[in-house]
Amino acid sequence: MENLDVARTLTTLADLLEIQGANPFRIRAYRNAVNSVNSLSRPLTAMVSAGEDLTELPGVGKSVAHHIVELLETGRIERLDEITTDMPVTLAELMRLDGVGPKKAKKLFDELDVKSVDDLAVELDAGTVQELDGFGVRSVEKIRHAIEDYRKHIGRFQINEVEMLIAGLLEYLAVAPGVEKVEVAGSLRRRKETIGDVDILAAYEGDGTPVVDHFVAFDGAARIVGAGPTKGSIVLHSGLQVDLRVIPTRSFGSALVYFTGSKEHNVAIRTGAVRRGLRVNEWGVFRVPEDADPEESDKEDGERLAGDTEEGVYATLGLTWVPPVLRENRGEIEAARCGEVPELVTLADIRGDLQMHSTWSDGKATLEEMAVACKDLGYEYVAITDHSQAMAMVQGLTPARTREQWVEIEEIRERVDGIAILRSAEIDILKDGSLDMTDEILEELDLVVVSIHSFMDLPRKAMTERILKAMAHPSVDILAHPTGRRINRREPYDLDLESVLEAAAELDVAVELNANPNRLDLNDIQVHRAKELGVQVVISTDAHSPRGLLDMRFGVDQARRGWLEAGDVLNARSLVDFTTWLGRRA
DNA sequence: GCCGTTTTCGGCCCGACTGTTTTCAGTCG
Repeated sequence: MENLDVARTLTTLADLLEIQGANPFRIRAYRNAVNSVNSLSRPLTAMVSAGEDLTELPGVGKSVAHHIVELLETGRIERLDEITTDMPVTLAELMRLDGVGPKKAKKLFDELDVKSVDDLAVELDAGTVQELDGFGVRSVEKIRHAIEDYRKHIGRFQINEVEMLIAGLLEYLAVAPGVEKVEVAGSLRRRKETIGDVDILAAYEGDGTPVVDHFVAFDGAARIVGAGPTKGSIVLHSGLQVDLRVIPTRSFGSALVYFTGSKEHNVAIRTGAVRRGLRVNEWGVFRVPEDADPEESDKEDGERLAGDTEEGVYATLGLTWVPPVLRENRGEIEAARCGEVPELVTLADIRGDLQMHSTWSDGKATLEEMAVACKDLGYEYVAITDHSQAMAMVQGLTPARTREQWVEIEEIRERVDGIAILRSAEIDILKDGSLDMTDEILEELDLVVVSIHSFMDLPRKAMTERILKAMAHPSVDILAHPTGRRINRREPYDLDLESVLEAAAELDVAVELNANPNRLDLNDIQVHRAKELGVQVVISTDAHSPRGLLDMRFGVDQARRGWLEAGDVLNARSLVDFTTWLGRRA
């Protein structure tokens, strides 16, 4: 069982408890534990079998630790079984719908015996829902839309999709009359691999109605969700929701912190503030007056200490500024308190790209075009990694064709100076863990990248052993897209990644963070774990055209989310240092 | 249910918008 499964089960438990009307703080405690599990870089199964005490984890106490152990050992949680005798597990999915929370879910279940989203759709058509207390024509219409969106986009949008979807809107907002500044916040600013909805902030003095009116009049809007003096929400034709917040300049920094999130980061910050007698909200940081009456307090009561810049907000709380990519409450606040926020790797640190394809296999551009494009990006070295012959449909390289390619590489080395072109290939890991190339060729290659493209549904043990065997081959340098997941399309292979990373550390094999936004494989947590284990990470684009080389920034963002510094990234090394690494086994 | 430079008990982040409401509950981020 994966950490993700544990997190999902605990979330379901929290959802059902909430519908049941349990103590809200108890529910929050469960959700905090979920966040803790989601942030974990190591498998819970390994921790439990190693006899580690789960209550050491933040937000996990005796009770939740017990639930987790029970779940890992028996596949169930007794507490959850008890609850599901009264209400079906599928009831929790109702809360995934926009506009439906625990109270409405309970009402729908109690009054109409609605047990699932599908049940709800039936009742909506029957016209029974709007007869209920607290429901009306508008809310029924809203739920109808929510079900449509739920079915259309059960997954989330990829970050590259979202960037494309909102580019026009950002231009449109930039010319809104009186708007001084427009910034993207939310998970997009944190550079998460997938985005649920987009948050945009606009700096504007006074009543924001004109700005919101301008925003909701955007011709890319399929529907207006809401509009008020400080906030507007629209849904684009793609189904992507965009929220705009209008904020005065004096509060822009605090609003940016607040709307960038994550929620967990914000809660942690505010809790820290309360301890200092401060109140943090989107309008600023305020010293709470001694005689404050909580019943009568205004959002901007008290002495204003900060608000116009993010740096100021963090500083009043005794923290250094935290890069948005780290704001997940995974230790960044403690680091900021000690002034130990890592110096994260940047796109400018990248000196080479170590996975791409040319017309020798399934690439769209010639080897020379790719090499020149890399040189134009300012790289010092490049590896063209065409597929090996197991990938027959893309005319993968046979040993003979590999040698032919070396002749061409030699010619291009003559013509193109200023960039080192490596002899390389993306060698298939065959079903039994052997490599799809002769040992002679493997030895002569400058860089050997290995990966899986077949038999992706092997059982966990077989898959793990297959990869471990491949990595143990003395010529192997990099394990590419280690989990094989494709975002919103394909789950990772069933494998024991922890063992793979441990082996990588031992064998001095690097692991790839594939920068293609469809993959981003490894993910942020996994890459962080690689760092912890001392495994070198390579950020590669897997480009099939010069344009694909530009995906590097997505990989760098993911690496930053995983706390990687330049020293953790193999292709941030200078050519000399990188070459030294290549000769590490000599 | 969790947690502790104020605590082993008594707190736990906070404001905006919507819809169905005659004064506010529910939902969201």
